[in-house]
Amino acid sequence: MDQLPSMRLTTQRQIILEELAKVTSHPTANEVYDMVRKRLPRIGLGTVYRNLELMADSGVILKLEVGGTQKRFDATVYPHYHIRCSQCGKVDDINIPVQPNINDAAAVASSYEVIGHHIEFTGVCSDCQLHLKDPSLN
Amino acid sequence: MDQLPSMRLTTQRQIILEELAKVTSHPTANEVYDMVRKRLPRIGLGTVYRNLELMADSGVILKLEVGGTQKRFDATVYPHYHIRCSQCGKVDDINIPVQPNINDAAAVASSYEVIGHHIEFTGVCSDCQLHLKDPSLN
DNA sequence: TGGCAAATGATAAATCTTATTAGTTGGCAT
DNA sequence: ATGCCAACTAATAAGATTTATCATTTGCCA
Repeated sequence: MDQLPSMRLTTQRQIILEELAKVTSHPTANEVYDMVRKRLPRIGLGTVYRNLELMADSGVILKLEVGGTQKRFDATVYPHYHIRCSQCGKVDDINIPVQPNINDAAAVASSYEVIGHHIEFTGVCSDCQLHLKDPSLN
Repeated sequence: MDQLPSMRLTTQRQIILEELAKVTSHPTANEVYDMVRKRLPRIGLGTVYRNLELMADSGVILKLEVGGTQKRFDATVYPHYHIRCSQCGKVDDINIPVQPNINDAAAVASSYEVIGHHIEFTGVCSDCQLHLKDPSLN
């Protein structure tokens, strides 16, 4: 059997995970960096990227490759879907039942070995709905 | 009524669209650039980016913000889903029926004004399945 | 055909992510 | 407890992707 490389419990890694778990938003690497820097001012951005990537690979967190230019991260590993605001780019969880059977449909419809799926809704968040109705708020 | 800004039919724009329509893959901006350069060697990469963005905004083509680091483009505007190979990053269409009612479910489950959704499957394409079974092919 | 807004090509700059490297540290074996 | 060493970090550079700038060119309407 392959042995997974050991993953040490460094201060940086713990705090990155703690800060990510604190929020229900889906922060980008840079946003996590800002959050963590309040507790570890000398941490490097590369460390944040490296650890988010490592934790995503090991399944401790989720890496969301959603619309927009940046990757986002989520401490909620439980399967769920997301909705992204087309105006401000914010990403929220959306609590509708996971569709387990569409993976099978996809397997039938393609030559791929299907691993999973993700649904990303697009919409306008309540904040941006207000701002669109009353542009003076901007 | 708002008047849409006029969009001229330039040679570059036509050829970008023609080349994109030729393929069923979902090329990145750089891949489109390579395709177009065979016919217009002096075209600039910025022109390709600008036109893909403009055509996506006007609905002539689709901009896919799927997993991976780069945006991809698709001349098929008809609603459909995609599957992405986790090994090589390739994106293919997947022909399963569009789920029209889940937008409503999402609207109920959130405070967003829901515009639409996209399903992205993840899997291993047939080429990469072979390469995983027989690594000497790599 | 002339005028002009829109578009182009060339280039620079911005943004996001990954790689490199010398020094540091967590955790295991003594 | 202490020393060792692979894993890790911070700092920095580099790479990759995308957007902005601007002088020049071009499509299109009058």
